[in-house]
Parts: sequence; C-alpha cells; structure tokens
Amino acid sequence: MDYKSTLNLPRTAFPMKGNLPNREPEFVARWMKQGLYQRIQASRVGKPLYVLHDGPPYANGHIHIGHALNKILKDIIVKSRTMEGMQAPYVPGWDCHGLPIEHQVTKQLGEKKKDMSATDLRRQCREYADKFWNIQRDEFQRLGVLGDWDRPYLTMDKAYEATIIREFGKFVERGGVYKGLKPVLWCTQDQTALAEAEVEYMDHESPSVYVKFPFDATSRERLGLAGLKGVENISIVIWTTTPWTLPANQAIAIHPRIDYAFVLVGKEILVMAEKLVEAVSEACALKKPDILGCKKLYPEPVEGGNDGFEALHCQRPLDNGLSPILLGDFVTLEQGTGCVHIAPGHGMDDYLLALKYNAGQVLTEPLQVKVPVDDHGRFTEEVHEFAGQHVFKANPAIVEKLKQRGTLLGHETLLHSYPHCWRCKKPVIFRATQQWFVSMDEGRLRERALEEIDRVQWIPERGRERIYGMVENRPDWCLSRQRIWGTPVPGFTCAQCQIPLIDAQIIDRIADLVSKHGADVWFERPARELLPEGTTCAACGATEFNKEQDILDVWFESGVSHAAVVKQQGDGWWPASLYLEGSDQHRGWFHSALLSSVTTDGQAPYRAVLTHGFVVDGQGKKMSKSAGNVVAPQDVIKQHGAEILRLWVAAQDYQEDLRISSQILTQLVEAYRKIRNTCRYLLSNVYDFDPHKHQVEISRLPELDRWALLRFNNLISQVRQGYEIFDFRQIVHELDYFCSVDMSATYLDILKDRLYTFAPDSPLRRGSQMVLFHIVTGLARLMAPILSFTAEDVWDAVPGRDPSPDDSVHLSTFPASAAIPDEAELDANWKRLLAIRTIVLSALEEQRREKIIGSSLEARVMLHAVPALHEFLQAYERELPTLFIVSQVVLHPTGNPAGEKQLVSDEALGMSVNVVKAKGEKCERCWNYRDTVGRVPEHPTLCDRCIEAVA
RNA sequence: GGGCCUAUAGCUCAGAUGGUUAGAGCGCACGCCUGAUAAGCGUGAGGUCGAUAGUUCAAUUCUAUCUAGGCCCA
Repeated sequence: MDYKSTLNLPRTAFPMKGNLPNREPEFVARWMKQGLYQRIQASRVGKPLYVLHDGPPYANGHIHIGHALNKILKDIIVKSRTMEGMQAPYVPGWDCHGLPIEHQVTKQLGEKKKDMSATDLRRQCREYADKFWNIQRDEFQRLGVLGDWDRPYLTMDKAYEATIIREFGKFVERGGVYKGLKPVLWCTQDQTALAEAEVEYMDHESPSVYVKFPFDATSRERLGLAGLKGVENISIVIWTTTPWTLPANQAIAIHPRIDYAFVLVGKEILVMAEKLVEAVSEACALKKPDILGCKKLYPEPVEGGNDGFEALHCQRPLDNGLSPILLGDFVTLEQGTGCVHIAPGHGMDDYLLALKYNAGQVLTEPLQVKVPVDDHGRFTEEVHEFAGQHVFKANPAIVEKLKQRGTLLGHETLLHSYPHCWRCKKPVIFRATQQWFVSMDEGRLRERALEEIDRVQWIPERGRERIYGMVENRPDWCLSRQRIWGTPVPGFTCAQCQIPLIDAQIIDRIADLVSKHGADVWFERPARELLPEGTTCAACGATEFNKEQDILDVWFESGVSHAAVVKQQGDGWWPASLYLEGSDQHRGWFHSALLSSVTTDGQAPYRAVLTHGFVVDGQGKKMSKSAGNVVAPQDVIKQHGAEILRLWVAAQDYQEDLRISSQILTQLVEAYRKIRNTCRYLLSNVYDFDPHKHQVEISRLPELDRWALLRFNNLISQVRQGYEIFDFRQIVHELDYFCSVDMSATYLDILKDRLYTFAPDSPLRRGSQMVLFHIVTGLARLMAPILSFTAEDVWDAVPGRDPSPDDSVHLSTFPASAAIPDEAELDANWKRLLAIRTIVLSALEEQRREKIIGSSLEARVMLHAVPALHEFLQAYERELPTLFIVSQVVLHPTGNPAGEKQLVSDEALGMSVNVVKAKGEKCERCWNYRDTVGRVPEHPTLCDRCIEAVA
C-alpha cells in the first residue's frame, strides 16, 4: 500500500524563488491601479496624524543609491506608522529651480543661448526639470514606495512660486532684509556672476609681489620698538598675486598661532612668518637679513596667540590710510610671508573676516567692503589714478607705483592655477556686488532659532550639536543669486537715486501675479507693470524703477516647503512630525527651513529630525565614477529586485555610513530566502486549515504550540518597538532569528511529525495549524513596511482569505500579542527544555559521527538528571521524543552515573546523555521506531499510531 | 586646516557604571536527511574588540595621540 499518499504533506503554490525583478513591477502596477495609497489614506481619516514631510530631491538625472536609501527609509516609516493605525500621509516633492539645471541647459544650447530671452531659457529649464522629476517618480515607485505620486509638489509650480514670494514678503515685513555687498566670482568679459561650478581652473600668469606695510608710530611704540637707533621703518610684509586689489585694502591678517620674526635688513625691520624668512629673503633678494627676534608661540603656547599684534595699524602702500592687523585661521605657511592683505570686496576669506571683526569689539572703525571696480572689471573714479583701466591691465602700473612709493619689497611673475570662466575662458575676478541679505540678529532670529533647536528631537542626538554650531556661527543669510532659473527677488531700485524699494504690500501683489502667471511674469513684464500704479520713490519722489535682476537662493525655496506644502494640506499637519534627510542637510534644508519657519511662525517646522549617513562601498570608501565603485540602484533592482535594496536599507545602521557591496547583497539575498522560505513552509502547512472552522482555545494547546505563540508575541513587540524608535536593524535581526531559530530549526522541525502523520482533523494538528496561520498572517504584516512586495505576495497566498482585487497587506494593521496563560512560567520551562535539547542534539551528533545513527529518529536517548531536573523532566516525559525528534527517551534519576559511558554531560544543568540505537522497527509511514510495528496484520509495516491515523 | 562622527569574527549587527572562557544570525568547513529538496537539520572552526601611549589591582570599555574612513565647512 502507498502510505505516503495518506500523509498530509505540505502543499502550496507560493514559489520558493521570489523572481523579484520580474514580479515587483506587477505589484507596483496593481497598487497604482487599485489606488492603494488613496485607499489607505481614506481608511485612516480621523486617526492620529503622523506627517513625514518629504525633502525635495533635485530634479536632474536618474536616482542614485542615496536617493533610494532616503526614499526607502521614509517609506518604511510611513508604512509602519500607518500599520500602527495612524494616518501617515506622504506627499513627495521635487526641487526644480537652480543652477545645475540652468547650467546643463545653457551648456546644451551653446551659442544659441545668446539670442535667447530669459523666458525662453526658463522654458527650457522647466522642460528639463519636468522630464527628470517624472523619471525619478517612476524610479521611486519602482522601489515600492507608496505616496501621493499623482499630486507631488514642485518648487516650480505657480502656487509654490507664489508662496516663495509671499514668505519672502513676511521676512521683509518683519524687518531684517537688507541690501549689502558680498564677493562673488565675476567674469568681466561676460559681465556676469559665476558659481563655483562654472569656473575652470587653468594656468595663468600673475604678478607676484611682496609689499611692505610700515607700522605707524603708535604701533611701533606698542611693539616696544619705538626708539631703535638706525632703524627707519618697521613693516609687515604681505604677498599677493593680485596687486590690483591693493587699492581696496582694508586690513592685514596674520595667523593667531604662527611664530613671526623681526628681520633686520639694512635700515629697516621686516615682520614675516619665521618659517618663511628664508624663502622671502631669496625671492626679494634681501641683503644680509638678520633675525633680531621672534614672537614665539611654541613650544609654550601663549594665551590668545598673536593678540599682541591684533589691532596694531600699518600704513597702506598706495595711499596714506591705515590698515589694522587682524587674526585669521585661514592664513597658511604654504606660500608668501604668512601675512595676508585683506580686501573684503575681493575675497571670500577677506569678506568673512571683515564681517567677524565688524561684529566684534576689537576695532573702533568698521572695515569697508570696498569695490572700486565696475562690471567690466575697470577701476572706477574711486581709484582716480587708474580709473577706466581693466584691473589686469592696471597691474603693472600699480606695481610701478608701489616701487615709487618705496613699499615694494620684491616682484616676480608666477604661473599658477587660476579660475577662468567656463564660457569665455577668460580669467575671472572676485568682486563684491549688491545682494539681498537676511540679518541673523535683527529680531533675534539667531537666538530664537537656537531656542527652537532645543525644542526639536534630533535623532541621533548629535544632530543637535551639528546644527546648533552652524546657526550659532553663520553669517547673515545671503538670499541673492545672479541667475535666471528660479524665483525672482521681488525688489526694485529707484532709477533716479538708486535707493532700493522693497515693500511687503508690493510683494503681496507680485505674489498674486505669480500665482496666476508663474514667476515668468517677473521676467516678461517691465517694472512699471509689476508695481502698483503711482508708486513713487520715498527718497526722491521719482516714478521710474528698475526691477531686481537676482533670483532667490534655492535653499530659501525648499526651506519654505513647510508653508507651501505642509500647511496647505489641512489642519494639524503643521508643524510636521518628522523631517528625514542625509546628515548634510543640517547645513541645508533643516537649516533653511528652521530660519524660515522661525521668522514667519516663530517656531521650528518639525517636531523631530532624523538623519541618515551616506552610502559608501564595501571598504567604507566614498563612491565615485573615477574609483569605479559606484553601485547603481537600477542594477541592484535588475539583478536582485528592489526588495533586496529595501532589506539592505533596513539591515544597515543608517545613522552611520552605509556600506554596500556584492558580498553584502549576496548575504542579504540569503537572509531574504530564509524569510521567504519560512513563510512558504508556513503557508504550505495550512492548505487545509479554515480559520473559521478550526479554531482551538489557546489554553488547550500543547505547551510547544503555546511556546511558539510566546516567541511570536516577543517578535511582535520587538518589531513594533523597532519601528517605533526607527531601529530597523533590530527588526531584520529579530525576523531573521525568528525564522531561522524559533521556527525553522525548532518549532517547524519538531512539528513535521504531527503535521504530516496525524489524521488531518486531529485536534493537535488543527491546533498547530492555527498557530502557523496566526504566525504567517502576522509575519506578513510585521514585515510589510520593509519587505513590501514579499509581504503582499504572502498575503495573497494565505488560504481561506477572500481574494479581493482591492485588498492589500498594506491596508491592515500590525498583529497584537496573543493572550497566553502562565506566560512567565512557560517561558522559563521552555528555556530550560531547549537548553537540554541542545545538549541532546550534540550527543546525537557524536553517535552520528560514529555511524550508530543517521536520522535522529534512529535514536533512543538515555537522559540522566539530578533529582530536581529529573522531576522537571518527568512532567514532560511524553513530549520529550517529539522535542528531540527521536523515537524514544528514557529518564534516569541520577546526575552523572558512574560506570556507564556518557557521551555528553553538562554540570550546570546537572545532566548527562547517552544515545543508543532505538528499539523496535521503523514504521514505514512515520519513520519512528516502535515496538508496535507489525502488530496489526493488515498493516505489517505500520506502528499503532499510524494505523489509527490511516483508519 | 576647523566642526561633527565612525572603527567588535569573512558579512550585518549585539555587548559591558572598567572585572570570569566577548555573543547572535548569516557565510564557511564537515556531517545527516531526502516527506520544506536550487530546500531542511546538526556539529565545528573563526576575534591581540583599528594602532600606540597613559590612568587603574584590572581597559576592547575611560583619556590622549595616531591611522583609516564619512559628512559639513574653509
């Protein structure tokens, strides 16, 4: 007789292999078709809101692995909050304006750009952004990310642009917006500002001059060098390759912790960095330089470093003005003299140092941001002598004048790397231009922002330090960009007296125009059509105005998304529950959003901020095209599926750098298979289980099944806690452990005998099936936020569910723990039993090695235990063979019996184990060894238990 | 150069106010099973806890320096 057909062997259509790359798109299409996101939101109306506000990625190029990381993390959070029963909407968005797109479009246009209007160029930029946000949307959806993909927010939408203008208006209304000077890279050929990305570094020949700044009498006195005989001058020596910036000189900077030497040359003393004396002497051909002394800072550091020099004054080399000595960390010993000429209108370091000193108490007179150079790069009347000359052309004349005035110490030429315009290839200059700023201190913006930082939850906590330090030290926010593709600064300048006109009411009017026509309206219409009729200059009464040419910093645009998006969605959305981006956004979006929100609403726009690290390769190195170690999400998806990428995100410590390599992915594929296969096995053993008909009271289940429920309860609480505190690694590890150890190696292995060989309807088998059913349906839900595709796949395969085209695991909620009687006692007893099981298993392995047994069912286990343990085991005597998956277990009431050979013993547990060949014959049907095999003539190869099952 | 951060088995991660033989899962090796089968089970081997110095009776854990790496800034 074919007894195998009488067994209840596993049955399922759920495939072992996920075939993810092919099947995932089917799920995505189905979710879209059934409007899953909208259905989920509708099902959660009225529930507690959890708003994760999406930071907009930049709409150029395909997504890279960092985008995938960011969106998957967000999706895991949104889905898990949803499954906790909350309403967790997700409105994705894109950052559409800005330099990279404009740059790319301009490059593609080449020469054609010259004949193009601003509006035409903007149209092309818009098309470019449109193309890429759509591409990225498809790629994000392919990752399994659910969200309001039909109605994302775009910073180039009319309504969004209007909000940008309005929010800017609020800044103006509250004061603190002002026009000032700030240096930018400037191409004098094209007469345009350039971004760092738009300059190319090429070799350029510059004059290299060493210039003396003689100390004034007061300073000589303060240095204690007033009365030196025979010394005519004491000068600090600077080095520069841009003599043309000397007319704009305002100061000299030295390093606070470098040693400066006093060098006697003929009748004068020169001050320069001690370590550079030799090089300078050579370059300037100094005769018999003699180091008289040195202001030493090391090895005994002086408190405050070069404080003694600070605020001393020197005479400027080209005129009779005085420049103070300042301390700056950016000064280096790489070249020059260790003393740097400071022209705040012509250098970024210079500018920032001037801001710092102007805000401090050291100087009695503020430093000027002097820019005596026009758009063409020609000196203005301010430098009367050279007026009208291009600065590069004027260089030799300036050097000549230095020589005449006796302040030139040395003069060479230098071939060095210098920024050039990417379009016209001409060398560029640094030049301050008029720009719009937001004051950090007007209206206590800085202090209030700092206060708000302390009211936000920063995850990890160190994020707080990072942003706090930045807000504490940042200069005023420069909002202007000299660009086309963006939202205009809605300001005007009087055509007659040049006084700026920036007015909140006028800005509101412009916002209305923008909400109707988009920001293009600014570029299309003349100032007079943008301004209300009859606007006159408050200063001179003129009626003609010029409109502002600059656009707003894109950080301002995305910064106001809390107003343009979050507030617009409905009550209770603002402030957002969470912002989640890479840790670089402490300086970026978190920062600009905070400043914007504090200014307009007096409060941070987020309750919590979660940051993630950056993706690096298997060695922890940054990814780059040149290093060839870039892992593209598209490739991972094609090879393994998006699910593996999702699992990778969840398994990594995303608060640090995240490594990815083929080895790591291979490992994750293994982990995935384990989880999938466990689900498959669970499903395959409930094929004939009907949850409506076959329920069993938990209290009537055997302890083994109750233990399985106990373990699952533990999984539920661990997993839910993991989602709660954003610790997804914990979840992956718990899932992996539960599937591998609790299920596969323990419960399921033990259960096989019962599931396969018992009569289909036997209460024991039905009871176990109920547990399996509970676990597999619960498991699908617990994993759904991470393994979104597989969870749905499992959900589809659960027998006895009404298959509805509208159903989805993502509409359900997390499982709750089952109530288990005497849980603590059960837990303790089973910890003990499983520890004993491990000992028994190792004894079995010894006999297997000795070829005494093969399968564990061939074994008879002799278990010697100390009295307390013996008593404990006796209570489980009937379950032990099942637990060990052996045919027989015999208990002996001694610890470690003398005389008899013991394979394994364990002092701590108080037991020892011997294993012999099982007694009786092997039952053909259940493979257990039993004395009862052959007792019934009709079934000569079956044991008593199987005869009953077959009957 | 400055700010913030990281470094525990081949991989992903645990761990300890400083105190016995530093753990898990996976992978690997070997074996078993052939009624989860491109599956399942078992046993085992893997670590000078990045390096050096210091504090201490005792450091992988605390401190300093260094090395390697990441983000931001200059």
